[in-house]
Amino acid sequence: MEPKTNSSVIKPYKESQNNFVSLIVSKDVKDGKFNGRVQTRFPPEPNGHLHIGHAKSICLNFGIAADYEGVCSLRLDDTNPAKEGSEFAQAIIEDVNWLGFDWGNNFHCASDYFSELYQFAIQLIHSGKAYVDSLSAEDIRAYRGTLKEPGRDSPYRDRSIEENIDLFERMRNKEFKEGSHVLRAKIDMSSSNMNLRDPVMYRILHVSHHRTGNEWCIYPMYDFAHGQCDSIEGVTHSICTLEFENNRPLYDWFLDALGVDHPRQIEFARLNLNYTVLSKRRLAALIDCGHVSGWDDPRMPTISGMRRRGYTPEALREFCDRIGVAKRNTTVDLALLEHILRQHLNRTVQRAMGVLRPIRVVIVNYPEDQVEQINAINNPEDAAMGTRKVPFSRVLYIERDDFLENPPKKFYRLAPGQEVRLRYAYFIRYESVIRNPETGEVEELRCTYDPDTRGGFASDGRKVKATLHWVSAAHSVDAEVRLYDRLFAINDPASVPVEDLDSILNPASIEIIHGCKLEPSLADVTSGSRLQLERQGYFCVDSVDSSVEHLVFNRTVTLRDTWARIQKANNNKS
RNA sequence: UGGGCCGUGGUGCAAUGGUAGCACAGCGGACUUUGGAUCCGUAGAUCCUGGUUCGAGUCCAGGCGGCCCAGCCA
Repeated sequence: MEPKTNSSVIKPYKESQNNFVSLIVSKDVKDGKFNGRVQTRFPPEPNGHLHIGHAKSICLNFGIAADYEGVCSLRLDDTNPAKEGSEFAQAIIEDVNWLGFDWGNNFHCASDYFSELYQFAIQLIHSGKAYVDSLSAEDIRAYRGTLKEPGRDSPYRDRSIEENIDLFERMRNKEFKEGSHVLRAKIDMSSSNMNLRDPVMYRILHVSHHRTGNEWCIYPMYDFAHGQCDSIEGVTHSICTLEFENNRPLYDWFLDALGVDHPRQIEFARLNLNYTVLSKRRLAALIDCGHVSGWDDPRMPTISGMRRRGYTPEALREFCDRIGVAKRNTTVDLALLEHILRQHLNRTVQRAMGVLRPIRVVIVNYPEDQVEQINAINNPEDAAMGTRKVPFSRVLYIERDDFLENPPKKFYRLAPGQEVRLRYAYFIRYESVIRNPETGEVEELRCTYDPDTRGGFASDGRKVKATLHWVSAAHSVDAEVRLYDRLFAINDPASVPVEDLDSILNPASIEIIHGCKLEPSLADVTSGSRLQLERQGYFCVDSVDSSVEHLVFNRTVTLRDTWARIQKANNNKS
């Protein structure tokens, strides 16, 4: 018999990608380019934390390499020591690893090649293709011209090779102040491509580098480093984002002038997500302004933030797979990410019961001292995950939202005259309510249970329309629960200036609830573990703030909530 | 008349000159001890104008629209 198709099955991350990049690589392999070899790399700058946009690039690069039995390396493009640091480098390594990718021995840094790069620069000076310019930064800008007008040659452009070598060596030997000289490529000041108007190759930076210390005071620009690093490592396909399209002719110029092999550069569109910002600058601003607690705040789209929020690497990889790769700038719907996350969590994670906003329920006809161990299923999607016992007694907690004295139409939960099921336990019926005499707030519900419905089935076959989660008061475990929602209130937060980010924040992006009541099996959960709180959503144990004495859970994502949609539709009607 | 790149349902990705398809979101229904999950159904797209062709989303031309480039950032 055919197995039933189940679209919730996440396919193992092995399946070949089918996108324009892969098609190009595939053709190159068939044509015998690069001797049929495929080598890619993921080249972040260690000046910030990786985010889901980087995950797209990581999955693409490692995925392509895997598809063609090639190599993908991790290379840190650390050419600007003023902004970079080893904490970032460390975080990058951890994040790529956590995503599930292995670069083996192929970990590199642009700084590993500083000597080679220096020699390349010398070579270009010797061949008359680079010169030391002593114009100020402002003058260089002025000489560069504009998008529509050509630039002018620097007065230093025709220095002799000897003089250039001398100056460049002295730059290297710490003889000059920052900004006094730069090394430039001698290309074409009237090029319609601004990158070709004698780009700066080296600048003086009296800054120590997190890997090379004080060995250097001149550092290559990214544009002079990236292509050569690829070349040195034997990268065949240099996959990068769209904004580098204009730089490709420059990279080719350097590599050709140097007479070395060069990879094929392929540009793809970076990821945009609605309700999300992904630019390093905006992410840093959120932290600096105190809108979030740090790079790993569970509301951040960083890998570390999503990890802390409870995302799984599998879901992130599947997402990167499903969004595809193309050249047009697009914005992916956050709903797709959440759908894929739920899909994975639904199949793999244990269920438990926990009451977030408790209200006491006393089952008046249940024996005072009786406690029953109720059998509960750990995951209805996977019988292999087994069952557990949950204690039931006379005094319980249920969710405050699950009772309404004057319910609207289609409200199936507990209300006067309505019978509901307590999951896996009994049918109960509302009898009366006890209010705080001063505030009028509902303090306790008095209910009766039907002993003939043990396990949640009525022997007479009668049905109920709702099943509620519950926790035995005497056996419950206290916890703090942090409810997260999207950080921004508007669809396209990247469209507002960084200074105004605070005006578009979602005020409900975090809600902290204390005094939540969880079933006792959750007393000894371990840091980072994930679960579903039935009818509430998926949660994980916070890796930073949770302890045995004080449990802290993060809501990763809600369950799909049909009831909320019905309510919303009703509100829109009225 | 700076240059480069890109335009397919609401969103993202396919269709590689031959029936415009998949997923998410939406809507409707079935089922249900999670208002979850699952299942079934449904609506909705080739930027415009010409050309080539038996046949164009795909090739060509011209428009229109969007993104990127004037860091000693990457």
